[in-house]
Formats: sequence, structure tokens, C-alpha cells
Amino acid sequence: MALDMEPQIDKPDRRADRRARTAQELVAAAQRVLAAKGYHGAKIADIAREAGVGVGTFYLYYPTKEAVFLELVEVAATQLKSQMDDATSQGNNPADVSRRRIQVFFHFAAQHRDLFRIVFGHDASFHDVVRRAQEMFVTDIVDNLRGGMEAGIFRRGNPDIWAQALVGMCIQTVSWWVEHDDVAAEEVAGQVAGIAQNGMIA
Amino acid sequence: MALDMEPQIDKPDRRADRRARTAQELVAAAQRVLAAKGYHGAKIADIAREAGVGVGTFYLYYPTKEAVFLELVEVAATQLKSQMDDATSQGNNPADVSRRRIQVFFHFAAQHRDLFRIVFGHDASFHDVVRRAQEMFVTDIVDNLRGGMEAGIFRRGNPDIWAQALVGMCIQTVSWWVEHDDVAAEEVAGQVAGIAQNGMIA
Amino acid sequence: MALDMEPQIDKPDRRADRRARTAQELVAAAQRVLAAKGYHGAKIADIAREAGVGVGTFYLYYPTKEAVFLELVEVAATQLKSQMDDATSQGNNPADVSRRRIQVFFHFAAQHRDLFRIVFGHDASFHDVVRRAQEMFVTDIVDNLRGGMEAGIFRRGNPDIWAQALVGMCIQTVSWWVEHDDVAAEEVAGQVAGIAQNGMIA
Amino acid sequence: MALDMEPQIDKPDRRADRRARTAQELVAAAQRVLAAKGYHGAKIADIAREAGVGVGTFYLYYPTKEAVFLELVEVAATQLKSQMDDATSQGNNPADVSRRRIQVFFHFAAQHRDLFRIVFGHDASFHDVVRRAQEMFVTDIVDNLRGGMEAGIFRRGNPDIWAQALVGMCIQTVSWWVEHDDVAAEEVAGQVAGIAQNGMIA
DNA sequence: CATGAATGAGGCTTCATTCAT
DNA sequence: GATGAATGAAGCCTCATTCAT
Repeated sequence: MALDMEPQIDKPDRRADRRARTAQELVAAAQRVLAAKGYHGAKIADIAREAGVGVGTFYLYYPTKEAVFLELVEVAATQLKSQMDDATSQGNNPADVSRRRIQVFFHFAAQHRDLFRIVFGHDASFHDVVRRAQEMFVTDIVDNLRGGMEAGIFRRGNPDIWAQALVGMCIQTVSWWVEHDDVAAEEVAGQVAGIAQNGMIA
Repeated sequence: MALDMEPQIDKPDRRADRRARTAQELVAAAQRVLAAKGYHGAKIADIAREAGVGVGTFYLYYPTKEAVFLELVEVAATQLKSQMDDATSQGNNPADVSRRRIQVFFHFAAQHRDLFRIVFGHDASFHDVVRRAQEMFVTDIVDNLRGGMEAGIFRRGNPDIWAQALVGMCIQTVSWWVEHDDVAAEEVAGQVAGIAQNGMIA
Repeated sequence: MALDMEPQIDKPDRRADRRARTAQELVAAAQRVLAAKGYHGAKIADIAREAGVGVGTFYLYYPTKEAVFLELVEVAATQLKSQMDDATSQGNNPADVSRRRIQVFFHFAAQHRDLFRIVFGHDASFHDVVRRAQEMFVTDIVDNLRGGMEAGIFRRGNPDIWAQALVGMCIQTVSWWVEHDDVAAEEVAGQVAGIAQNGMIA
Repeated sequence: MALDMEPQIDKPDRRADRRARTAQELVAAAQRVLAAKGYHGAKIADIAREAGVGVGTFYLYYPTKEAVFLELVEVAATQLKSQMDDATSQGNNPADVSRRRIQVFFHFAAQHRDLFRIVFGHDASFHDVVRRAQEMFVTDIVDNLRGGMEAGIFRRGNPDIWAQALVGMCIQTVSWWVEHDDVAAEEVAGQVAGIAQNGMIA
């Protein structure tokens, strides 16, 4: 009986395993290739080769090149957002929140370099989805800024502009850091948080 | 007789004129098209049509598509650099210089939207030249930061990171402003300069 | 013990059963899918899915996509031919035979829509085999026409052309009827037989 | 002056000539290739090669493969319709009209074999446009039939079915004739018209 | 000089067929 | 036997670049 069941239960499992492995190899490959060559420079054939599969196989997992790209952006944005939301809820006051969020941002970047290269790197933000993802963060920042200004913790100013400035600082420094292995992410986070803090505080 | 000589004297001139005019129309067209569609979205045929000339004509003035792009980046970078150098030389101290430079940056962006979009816009920095142009500005900033830190005007910090942060703030806010006509460039410049100033000052 | 023997005696049977059932399901599925989408529109994956089996299984029963198609054409042609031969043998004279054959043709079409669509439908006759199957019927008609002409029952004429005309009438009207459920097959058959009869009779 | 105008007037003319010639070669090539291989068998590369141009050139004249096909069908249908309308207006009574139309049909077929192969040949009617073109003729036939029946010239019957029968006769005999060089189109037309006439007449 | 028709390499995508499990 | 994941040849289409006029 047990022997009889094996082929009926294990087979699907093994297949599922294989599928999962290939899927995994494809995302990973796509991540590496997209990070290295950018959206336009990355060819489906490159990704397939990097994943060690045939071109056709790519299309078993993604309908188009755009689809992988979007998925990666989505994944990155969602994970980052969730971690940053955690940071937000753990902070005691707007200034604290701001600092934590910057730290989380860089921490995440350190752990997901390729993802960051894709979302914030060169040849990335040409796509709507990326811009929309970035806007998501802006909204949260604006909220925090408003709170801080009303509480008198931050100087008065135009929160929309400030938020853009903060996002710009982070994106730019991150995309610089991503190409410079010799600096610790924490160092960059600290420096950026420092400027932000001092720049905003009342 | 005098009339007969005209074509022999004037023709070269007229030709030179026409050449110059066509050249002018091509850069202008390239500027508009590249700004609007980005490098990958801009087709040579688009540029030629926009300039009111044939495709072949384009190649009389530029050897490749990349060439126009590079020239425009060069032009933009040179002009901006020159204006910012003026600002630098007119400033009295690093803090003052920093503020002026930010203002010049926004002024330039306001005056040359298309050029700015090409160099700092989405789908821009995928190219080495653009990045190198951006680095040029970073270098100048780093110099200024070092001076300010040594003079005790700025807090101590990593000038490379700070420079990236400043550049990021400016690019992002300008990119945002470019799409929001309802805010004055000066207002944005002021807000950004404010954060920068406070963020860096000792 | 007897129970132990069962699997050794029955298994082959059961396997044969299962094989037969799968085979049956595949032809049926192929028939439906090919009829619905035509040869080019029908994908092997479609047929397998419709049959409730894996793609690989398809290839256990047919060496190629063409093979199923050919088999179905063959099946259809054979069945139809056999029915029409019956009609032929039951007729008393060429005119009678002609009428009966037309009725059989419509009857068959009504009973085997999918098969009919495959052999006579749009996107069908692109294949040699289909054409050859169609020619088979033409040959029989030609024979009948010749007989009728010689017997003075039909007017004199070119039997090859007449046969094509008859076949064309039938195929076209059946194809039309297949999409118009509101008319009885017998009605159509009668009308067509009427024109044919009057058109050929001496 | 005249010399000055030459380059400005003749050049465009020469270009237009060239364009027209290439266009002509492309339609002709498409016609031949589509007629010979059918829609699915015809590859863009085949057509381009047959026309003696590069693949890209094809796309200067047609956006897709479907487009040439449609144009050819359209052209064929329009011309044929116009000629058949002429025949209709010249006929004295429904029976006469019917005969003339059949003759025009075959005459046209004789002059445009490839066009007919494309529209009425194997692997053709899979496309909506072809079917719609065929329906256009059916409508005209139905009108004529109704007239003839009411005038007592034709037997009473279902005009829709009769029309399909007539169309089927013509299409089938034509697509048979198209592959048989040894029979004169007039001969086929005569035979078909004969059956039709006798088949319908009161 | 100017032109725009022509080119073809290169990228994306599909799907019949194979094959390891 | 059955399965479905994997394959890659083949076809469509784009567009930077060339070149005859």
C-alpha cells in the first residue's frame, strides 16, 4: 500500500519541487540580470541562460518580460513597505520614526541589493509601477512630517516638498551605495538620517 | 553681373545658414523628443519628423542616436556647470555657496526643462555619460562640503555621502516640481535649501 | 490466493480498459477541439486538457498533431462513405441514388457535426488528406452521373464539373445549416436535392 | 529655373515611382505566395523574398501579414462585386441575370486565378473577412431569387438555401477549376449555369 | 546636401515535441 | 503507462543605420 501510494503522492510532490526550484532559479536570475543590465538591457534569453533553462521555460513562469520586472518591483515594494510600517509603529515620535525608517530602508537595501538596483537603480524609474511604488512611501512620509510639524518637533514647511527631498536623499544615497561595497549601509543610513534630522528639527 | 556674382558669394553663406538652421532644428527636436519619450522611447524617425527633415538628414549631423543624446547631455552639463560655478565664485562661504548652488540648480531646471529631463529625468541615468555628468556636480559639492567641514561651518561627516544626499534632494524635488506647475520654483528651492542648510550646519 | 491472482489476471484487462478509455477520450476531445478551433487553432495542450489527460499522454496515442487530425478525417470519411454506399446500393436509378445520397449527407452532417466540421468546415481543406477524402466522394458521384447520362436520365454534360457542383452545393448548404438551427436538416436536404434533380435531369 | 525645378519635382516623382513599384511587387508577391501556400503556410519572409526585398520593407507597406491578406480579399471582392453588379444591371430577367453572373464569376476567376485561390481556395475561408465577402454575394443572389420566384420564373423554394447552394456550386467548381488548367473557364461556367438554370427554373 | 526607401540583425513569443520521474 | 516541465526552432515585428537618387 505504502509502495502503491508513493508514485501517486510523491510524484506530484517531486514535480512541485522541481517547479518551485525552477521558479526560484528564474526569479533569482531575473533579479541578477535586471539588476546588472537594467530593464532594457536585460534580454529574456539572458535571464533564461542565467537561470540555466531554455527560453521557453521562462514563459512557463512569466507571460512577458515586463511581468518579471513588475513582480520583482512589487515584491520589493511590499516587503520594504511592511518593514517600514513596523518601524513607524515602533517609533515614539515623528523624529524617531523618521530616523528608524531611514535605517530600515538602508538595512533592507543591504539585504536586497539586486532588488534595490532594480527598483532604484539606473534605468528603473522609467516605469509607472516603480514611480507608483515610490509615491507610496512619499505618502507615509508626508503624514509623518505633518505630525511632526504640528507637534512642533519639526520646523514648519511644505510637507510635500520635504517628503520628496527625503525620498530623493535616500534613493540617491542608496543607489550610490549599491555600487560602493566599501561603505557600511549603517554608516550611510546614519549620515543621511543625520542630515534629515537636523534639516527638519525645529 | 553683380546679380550674377551673388549666387557665388552668397550661396556658400546661405548654405552655411541653412546647415546651421537644420542643425539647430535637429538639436531642438532631439531635445524635445528625448525629454518627452526618454532615450529608449525616442525613435530617430520621431526626431527627424519633429525637426521637419528626413531621417537621412539626421545622420548628416549625428553619426548615431547615442551621439545626439550625448551631445545634449554634454550641453546641459556644461551650461549647468558654468552657471553653478558662477554661483560658487559669488558665494562668500560654503553655506552660502551651497544655498546659491541649489537656487541655480532650480533656476536652470525651470529654464531648461527638457534638458533637465534628459539628464536627470526618468530613464536617463542608464547611460554612463549621464552618470559621469552627475558625478561632476557631486565632485564640486564634495569640495565645498570639505571646505565647510574644515572651516567648522558644517558638521563633520562623510562628504561623499552628503553630496549624494544633496544631489538626491535636488533631483527628486525638481523632478517632482516639474510635474507640479502650481508651486513656484523659488519656493521649492527655498524649502530644499532650508533642509540642506539646517541639516549640514554645525 | 484467488484474490492474489486477480491482479495478475485482471490487471492486464483493467489496463487495457483504461487504455481504451483514454484513447476514446482523446479522440472525442480532439474531435471537439478541432471542430471548434480548426487545425491551426487547436493546440495539443487544448486537446489533452479537454480529454483530461497530460500532454505527454497525447503522444502515447498519437505520434504527432497531424496524426489525430488524419485519423479523424479518415474516420469521418469512412463512416460517411459507408453510409453513402448504402444509399447508393438502395437506389433504383441514378436520379434516385443522387437524391438519397444528398439526404444521407445531410443526415450524417446532422448526426456528426464535429466530424463534418473537421472535414468540410472552414480551415479544413488546407490538408491533402482532406482533399483526397473529398475527392473520394466526387469519384462516386462522377460514376453515378456518367451512368445517369448514358441512361439518358441526366442531360449530357461534363461529369467532373457536375460532381464538383453537387459537392459544392452540399458542403455550402450544410455549412450554412450548421449555423442555423432553425431550419430542419430534411428541409435543406430536400431543397438542395430539388435543385440538383431538376438541374441534372434530362 | 527649369533646371532648378527638376530636382525638386522629379526626385519626388522618381521616389514615388520606386515606392509604387515596390508596392506593386509586394502585392504581386503576396498574391502568389498566399495563393500557393495559403494563409498559414505563407511566411512574411517568403513574401519579401518573392518580392525581392528585405523583410523590413514588407512592413513599410503593410502593418501585418493579416493586412495584406485582407487587402487582397478586399480588392478581389470589390472588383468582383462591381463586375457582377454590372452583369446584374444588364440582365433582362432573373434567369438571365443568374446566368450572366455565373459567367462573370468564372471570367473574373480566369483573369485573377491567384486572387481566387486566396479567397476561395483551400485554407482561405477560415477568416471572417472572407466569409463576410462571400455573404455579400449571397445577399445579392437571394434578392435575385426572390424576384424570380415572385415573377414565376423560378420554382418556389427557400431563397436562403438556394443562394447557399448556388454559391457553393460556384465556389467549389471554381476552386476545382483553379487547379485544372486543361478546362476552359467558359466551359465550367456554362455547365454550372446549366445546372443552376435547370435546377431553378419553373 | 537632403531624402526617404530599403535593409536585416536582434528581440519577443509560441507551441509541437521530448523526456526524466 | 502517465505526467507535465522543459526545450528550442521558427515566425513575427521593430528600428537604427545605409545608400541610391
